[in-house]
Amino acid sequence: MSKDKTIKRKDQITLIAQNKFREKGYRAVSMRELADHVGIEAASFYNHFNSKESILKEICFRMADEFFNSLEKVTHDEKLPDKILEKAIQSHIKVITSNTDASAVFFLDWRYLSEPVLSEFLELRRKYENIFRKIIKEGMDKGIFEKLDETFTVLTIFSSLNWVYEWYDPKGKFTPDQIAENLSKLILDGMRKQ
Amino acid sequence: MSKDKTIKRKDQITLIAQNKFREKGYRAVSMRELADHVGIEAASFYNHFNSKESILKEICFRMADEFFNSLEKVTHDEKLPDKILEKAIQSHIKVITSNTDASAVFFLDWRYLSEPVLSEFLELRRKYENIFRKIIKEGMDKGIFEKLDETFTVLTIFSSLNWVYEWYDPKGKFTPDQIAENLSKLILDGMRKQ
DNA sequence: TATTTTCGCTAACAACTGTTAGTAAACAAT
DNA sequence: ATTGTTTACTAACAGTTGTTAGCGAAAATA
Repeated sequence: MSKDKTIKRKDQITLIAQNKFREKGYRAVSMRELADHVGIEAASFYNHFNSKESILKEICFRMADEFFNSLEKVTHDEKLPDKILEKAIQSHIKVITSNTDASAVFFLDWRYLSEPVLSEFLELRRKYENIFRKIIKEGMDKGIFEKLDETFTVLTIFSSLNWVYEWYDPKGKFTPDQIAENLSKLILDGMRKQ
Repeated sequence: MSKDKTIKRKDQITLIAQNKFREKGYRAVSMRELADHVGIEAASFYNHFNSKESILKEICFRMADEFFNSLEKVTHDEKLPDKILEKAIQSHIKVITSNTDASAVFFLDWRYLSEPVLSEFLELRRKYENIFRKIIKEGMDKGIFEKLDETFTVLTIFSSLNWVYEWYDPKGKFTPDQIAENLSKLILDGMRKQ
């Protein structure tokens, strides 16, 4: 059994699906349209996926994995809350900018997941956000950040970060690191006690 | 001809459509489902709208109007760029928080508009963003804001502001004005020269 | 080489999609 | 009272949706 080839076709489908879902939105892309782009018939998908939704699930949970894995490597390196936050932002931006299509699906089309997968997804997202919340709380407790509402601050940070997939251009004037640096500056200077 | 009643039914449809589109996404709501909630048959919509898309169009362009009208009243009152920006943010947040359903449709479902309406919509959005861009540029030129990339700054501001519809709760601990105040503080302190 | 598994195809399904035609009741205007 | 208009209905359309069944060729395993 050539596991390689199976994985390759499955990955190819995921890649094309990401691209099409991003372009038109999950609900607006039919299996037949997807099939055309892959170069197979719609029915052949079911040798690789159980359903259309399971493609969406794959994309969303892969991204969740990427976010977690990338963040994990970072949070143990630094000690100071503002430095940790800076690194965490950098990690987050790196994941988004190296998967813009998947990011768009992750941020927009997760809502088309049905239960119980939907709850699973939201739980993951909550956990991830909580890591940031903890960093911020620590910064406030240690007097490095100004005492603002945590939830509010986390929401605002994520909204700035998560919008990057929309406008990031690999050929544009900002590298992912520069974007992270600018966002960190904008956000951290707004939070820091002065 | 009782124009009143016509307008009322049309408004009722728009209101329910906003709510359902927000809940499930435009493409996931069928005319029959919408009809059930209004209490009519799907075919009866066509006495009030030409198409499903024209309901979406109505919602999106109404919101655009609200944003423009609200902003216009503000920008002539103040003179200093940071004060103008503060007022503009307040105006923007006020529009979002008093139309959360419509905002969700405005920010998420506009992409399902088809040409030429889509281009019309994007042009409006561009115009609106440009007003903010001008304010920021003036602030930078006058040395009130730090010299950062304008486009980048505008994108970041809007991403924080436009996410508010997602989490704003009329019964929550923040009033729209408090949200605007906090966002202004976070953003402006990040931008201001120190 | 023989056998099993993988992966593609065609054909078809039942349900659902937005929308139109035709019609009748309710309503407003004359 | 008689128009004309608005608004709802039923029935149906043509097309699309995700998905399954059944089949054959190719590929991997033995």
